[in-house]
Amino acid sequence: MNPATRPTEIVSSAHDRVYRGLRTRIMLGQIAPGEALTLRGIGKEFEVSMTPAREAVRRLVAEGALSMSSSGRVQTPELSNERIEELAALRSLIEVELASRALPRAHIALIDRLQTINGTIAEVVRDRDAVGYIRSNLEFHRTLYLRAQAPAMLAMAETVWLQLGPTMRALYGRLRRSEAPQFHRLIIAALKAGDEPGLRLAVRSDVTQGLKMLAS
Amino acid sequence: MNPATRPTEIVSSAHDRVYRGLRTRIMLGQIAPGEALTLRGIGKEFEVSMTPAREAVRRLVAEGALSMSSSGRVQTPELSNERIEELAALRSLIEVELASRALPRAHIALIDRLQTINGTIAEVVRDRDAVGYIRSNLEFHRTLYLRAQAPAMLAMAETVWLQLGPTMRALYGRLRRSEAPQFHRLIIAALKAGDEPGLRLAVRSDVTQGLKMLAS
DNA sequence: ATCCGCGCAATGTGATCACAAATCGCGATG
DNA sequence: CATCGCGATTTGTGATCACATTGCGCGGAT
Repeated sequence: MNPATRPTEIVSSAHDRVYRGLRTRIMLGQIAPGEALTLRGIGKEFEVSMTPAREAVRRLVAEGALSMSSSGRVQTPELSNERIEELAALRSLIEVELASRALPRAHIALIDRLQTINGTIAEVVRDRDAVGYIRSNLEFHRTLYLRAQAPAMLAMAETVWLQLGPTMRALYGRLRRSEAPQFHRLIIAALKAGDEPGLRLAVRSDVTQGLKMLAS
Repeated sequence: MNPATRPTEIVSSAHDRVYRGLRTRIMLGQIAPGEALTLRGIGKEFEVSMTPAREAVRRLVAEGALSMSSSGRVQTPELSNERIEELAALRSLIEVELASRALPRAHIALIDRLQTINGTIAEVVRDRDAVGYIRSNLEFHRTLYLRAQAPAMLAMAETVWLQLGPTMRALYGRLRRSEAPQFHRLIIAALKAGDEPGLRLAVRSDVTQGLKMLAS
C-alpha cells in the first residue's frame, strides 16, 4: 500500500507488474473463457489500488486479451468459430513469415535449443500438464522467431497468441497427447536442411493443426 | 469538469473520446514523428482530467501508436528503416489476405464506392492535401477490407496503419503526385475481373510502393 | 564566452474519494 | 412454486491530491 514499502530495488511500475501477471495467466490459458474479472479484485490480488489495475486491464482489452461489455464489465472473451479461424489464419500468415526470416540466421546452437525445448514438451505431455504444454510450445515458437530479428512481427504474433489463450487451454485438454511434437520435428528437420518451402509448410501445419479441430 | 454538465445524450466515456481523437490524428499523420505529448496537456485539450488522458495514452502505447520512455515520457515513435520494412511486410501479408477474402464478396456497389473514393483521391492529390490523401487512401482500403468479414484481421491491419501514421505523412509529402491512384485502378480492375492473383499482386504493389522509397 | 551545478518547474504514478449505473438477492405477490 | 420488483451492494469512471523523479534553465565560476 505505502509507496515507501518498496525500497530502492529496481521495481517496474505497479501497472506493469499487474499487466504482465495477467498477461501470462491469459496466454497460458489459466483463465477460463468467459471468466469475469473486477478491478478491485485484481487490485487486491496484486496489492495495488484500482488505478494500476485499470491501466493493466485497459491495455489487455486493447490487445484483445480481454473483452469489455458496454457497462465496463471485464471478462476473457469467448471466441466464435469464425474468430478462431481468423486468428489461426493470422498465426499462419505471420509465423510462416517469421520462420522464413529466421531460417538464414538459424545456426546449430539454436537448433539444439529447439530440440531441448521439444524434449521438455514430451515430458509435460507425458505428465498431462496442459499449462506446461502451452508454455513450452510458446517457448519453442518464440525461440525460433526471435532469430528473425523482427520485433514488430513477433509482437503481432504474441498478440494473436494472447487472444487465443483462454480458448487454447480448452483445446489442449482434449488434444491427443502423442501427436504433439511431430510438426516440431518437421520444423527442426527443415531448419537443418535449409529447406524454406518445407519450413513454411511445417510451420503452417503446426499452427493450424489444433485450431482447425477446435473450430469444428 | 463537472460530470453533470453532460446531459442525458449518449456520450461515450471520456477516455474513449480522447483515444479516438488522438488515434485519428496519429493515423492521419497530423502529429510529427518524435513529437512529445503530456498527460496534462492532453487532458486540457480534451477538457478531461489526467485519468482518461492516461488511459487513452496507455492504450495507444499498447498499440504501438505512441512510444514511452523509461521515465514515462510519451511521444510519437521515430521508426528505424528496419522497422518500417517490417511494418510494410506486415501490411502486405495481412492486406493481401484481406483483399483475397473480400474478392468473392465484392459486388458492383462496392466497386462503385471504391471508384468514388478514388475520385476523391484524385481531387486531394490535385489540391496537395496530404492529410486528405492519407484519409481517403485509408478509406479506400478499409472499404474493401470490410467486405472480407474478418474483424480481427482488419484490426491488425489498422494497428499497423497506426504505427506507420506519423511516418506516413513525411512520406506522402515527398511522393510524386500523379502516380497515386494507379495501383488502385489495378485493384478495381482485378475485382471486376474476379482475378485473384492479379488482385493479390495489385494490393501488394500498392502497399509496398511508397514504403520502400521511405525506407531508403 | 563556455561549462558546470543547483534549484525550481513540470511531469508521470498511484491512492483515494464521490458518484452513477448495473447487478444481484431477497421478499412479496400471483 | 415461479416471477416480478425493489433496494442494497458491487462495480466502473473520472477528478483530485500527494509525491518522487525528471528535465530544464538560470546563474556563477573559470
